[in-house]
Order: sequence, then structure tokens, then C-alpha cells
Amino acid sequence: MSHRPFASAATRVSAISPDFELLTNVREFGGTTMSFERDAEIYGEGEAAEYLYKVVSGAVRVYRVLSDGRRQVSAFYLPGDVFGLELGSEHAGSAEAVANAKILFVRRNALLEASESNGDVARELLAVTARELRWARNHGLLLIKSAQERVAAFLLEMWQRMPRGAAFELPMPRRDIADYLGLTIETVSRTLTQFEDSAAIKLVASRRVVLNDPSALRALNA
Amino acid sequence: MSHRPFASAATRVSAISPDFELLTNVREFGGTTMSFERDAEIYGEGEAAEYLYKVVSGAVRVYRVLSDGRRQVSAFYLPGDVFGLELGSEHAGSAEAVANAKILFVRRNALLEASESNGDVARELLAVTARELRWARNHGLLLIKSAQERVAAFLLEMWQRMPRGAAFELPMPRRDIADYLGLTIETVSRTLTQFEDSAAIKLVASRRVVLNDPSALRALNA
DNA sequence: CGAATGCTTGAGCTAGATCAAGTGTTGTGG
DNA sequence: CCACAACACTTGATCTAGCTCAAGCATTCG
Repeated sequence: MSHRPFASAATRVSAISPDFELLTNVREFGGTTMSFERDAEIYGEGEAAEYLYKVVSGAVRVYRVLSDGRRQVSAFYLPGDVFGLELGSEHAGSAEAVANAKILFVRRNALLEASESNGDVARELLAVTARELRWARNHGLLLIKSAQERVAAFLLEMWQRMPRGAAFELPMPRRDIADYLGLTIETVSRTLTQFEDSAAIKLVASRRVVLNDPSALRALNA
Repeated sequence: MSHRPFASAATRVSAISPDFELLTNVREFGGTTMSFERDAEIYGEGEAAEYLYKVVSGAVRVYRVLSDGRRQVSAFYLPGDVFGLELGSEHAGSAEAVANAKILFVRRNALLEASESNGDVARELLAVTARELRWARNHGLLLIKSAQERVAAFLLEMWQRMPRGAAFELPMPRRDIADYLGLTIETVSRTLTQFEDSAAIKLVASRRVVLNDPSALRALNA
């Protein structure tokens, strides 16, 4: 039964599901799920890259630290997102749970081997990498914008990625947002207050946001 | 003779040459070479991504512009570098010749088709994308550093990538450097002057740099 | 040779950082 | 249920790195 595990895979192009299901749903890859408490490390910079990860629940930050302690959060990952894929043999950054999280582990070697014989798996690997690249470039573009533009873009991004509704909950503290946007927590806080004063958003609680006027934020997005 | 064009390709892992030769050296992909004058457009943002490109000579910048004219140069490409690979159907940025350049064009469709049947081509595509990703992330990290750190990192990067020697020629004007580093031309200029005052570098001409003390620059790299 | 273009230098100015209190909010032990 | 840490966030006052605006040099090109 598992003799030719991929024989019935969908046709080529359509096989790239938005959630990269092929990569993580195939029993043969031996995925296991683990739970992480808030702030627990999932992997560290420089460690051997043995797995590919998928967020089942919770949220994850991937970051790098400079020698003097400055930290850059390069991405947040939410349920359904795949992360930790490295072409090199070790992780270029560290990953931690932002909030309590369940993470699915998939053995990297199993995937790379499968991609040798199975074009759909190879395509999904390329797709995951390409999506990361698109994100990384957008993030780079963010970093040349003004504080208002960065915070607005961040809110819109999170809004779009979270289980929808006018209101949503930011899973991460201000420190993480600041390090993601290349700002200080004070500037993030002040900017959110400005948006609230201008009635574009409402902070029901410090992490609970209501987007009263998404288009006002979008207008800031140069 | 061209019946099984890839039958004699090198073994799997070693097939990923540093220059991605497989992608661009195979006659079947029908590569042609074109010349571009300084500042000529190679492709524009939003255009259909029909080709993959390789710099034969000269240099290329890839950039995006915000609605108000701010520009971010996301990468420079030097001889041997491959660029312009998109997973989506259109280019996410624009590419221009920084200096007169010869560019090899390879049909994207030919490559994607070849990658279906040839694992080595598929692997090189993944490797090219992964390298871009690594660059994009490093570039993001750059953008949170101080002006001195950014300029130092830029000089070291260029030094490493150019045909070596203590002295080397920057192919691009200050404007491009500034937009790559997220600084103004004035700040780039002042920072270079500082480095010259501290004897770390010598500007033989405004674009000709001698790295007297690379380790002084490296020390700035937090 | 003059004009255009690219680079440097100078003199303020300002967005965002830093330093320093507050003000919630959450959790813990009594 | 309250007290009191411990933590996360906000707000205020000041400072500064890098920006802006404005000249002045230096190359290159017609």
C-alpha cells in the first residue's frame, strides 16, 4: 500500500496546495507533533537543519541576533505556515514559540529524498522557498518605510493572515513587533496610539485590535 | 544526439555548480545573449517573467519603487550571477544595467519543463532560489544596522564578489549604493570619507576603492 | 570650453531613539 | 478576595543619527 506512496498525487500544477499539504500530510515522512510553551526554543541558529516545521496551532517567530544584542525578527508564522526549510545544512536563524504552540516536525532528509523521485514534492519545496523569498523581499521593502507605514503594513498583514473578523488578537508582545519592524517598542506603541486617535483602529486590549478603517491604513502604504 | 540531453549530467549533489552552469549552459534551453547600455531596462516590474538571466559581463541592479518615488535596490548582480527567477508569472521588481552589460537569456518555460524530468535542473532551480533567499535575509539584517555598519558591509560584500585584488572598482553610482543600503547619497559619501580618514580605505577615484584594512571594516560588522 | 552629471561638504532639522516615569494587567501566595 | 510582585504597555522629555537643503568641486562629454 505504501509501495508507491505518490502514485496517486494530484496533477502537477494543482498539487501545490496553499498549505503545502503534500509536504506535511504524507505518512511516509513520519511527521510528529510537539508542544512548545511561550518563548520555548524550537531550533537555534547554527543547529543542524534536520526538520521542516509546520505550525499546527499558536505562533512562531524566527529571528537573528547581532553580536551586541540587537535582534531582528525576520518572520512570524501562524497556523498552516511551513518554516525552517534550509538549503544549507544548518539553520540561519532561531525559532521560538511566540505563544504556546503545537508544531509538526517533518524529517528534512525524507523530503529531499522524496523530491528526487517525486516532482510534486520537489515543486512544493520550491514553492515554499519562493514564498519565503517573496516575504523576505517585502520585509526588506518595509524596512525603508516610515514608522507609520511599517506599523500600518504590519497590522494589515496580520489582519489578512489571522482567522478573520473585524477584530483580531496579536499573538506577540510589542518587543517582537518592534524587532520585526526595525523600530523600538516605544515607537510602535506611540504609532498605535496615533492610529487610535485618528480612529483608524481601536485597541480593545493591548493585543486586541479592531480595524475600524483598513483603507486608512492601506492609504499609508506607499 | 540531443535525444536525452541530460543523460550524462553529473551526479546529483555535485551537479549544483557555484555558477549554476546546468541552468544556463545547456544548448536545449536556447539561451541568447543581449547587450544593454548603462541604465537600460532588462525587465520591468509586473512584466511577464519569461526568462531567467545570467550576467555575462557588466553589472545589474534589481529594484522596486514605492508610489512616492522611494526606491529600494534589492540586489546587485555581477558576472556569473543568475537573476530574475520568479515562481509567480510576473516579475516582482525591475532590472537595469548598472554599467554596460551582456546578459544571457534562458527561457523560463524550457527550464521549468526540464526540471520536471531532470532532477539536477530542479535542484539548481531550488539552489538559485535558496541563495536569493539567503541574500534577501542578509540584506534585511543590514537594514537594521547603523550607517557605518551598512557601508562597511557593502564594501566587504563587493570586495568579496569582485575579481579580487586589494583595489576594486564599484560599478554603480552613489545613488544605487544609497538605495541598496537604505541611506541617502550624502550619508554614504560622508561615511566613505570617515573610513578614509580612519585609514581603513582609500578612494583612489570616487568609484575605485583600496581596502587598506579589511579587518577594521569587519570589526564594524556587528 | 561650457554644461551636465556625479560626488563631497556644510549647516540645520526631524523622526525616531533613548532615558525615565507612570499605568495597567496577570499571576501568586496569604 | 485582596496584596504585591512581575511584567507588558504607554506616555513624556530629551537627544542624536541620519535626513534635507544648499553650495561647492571634479569629471566627463559635446
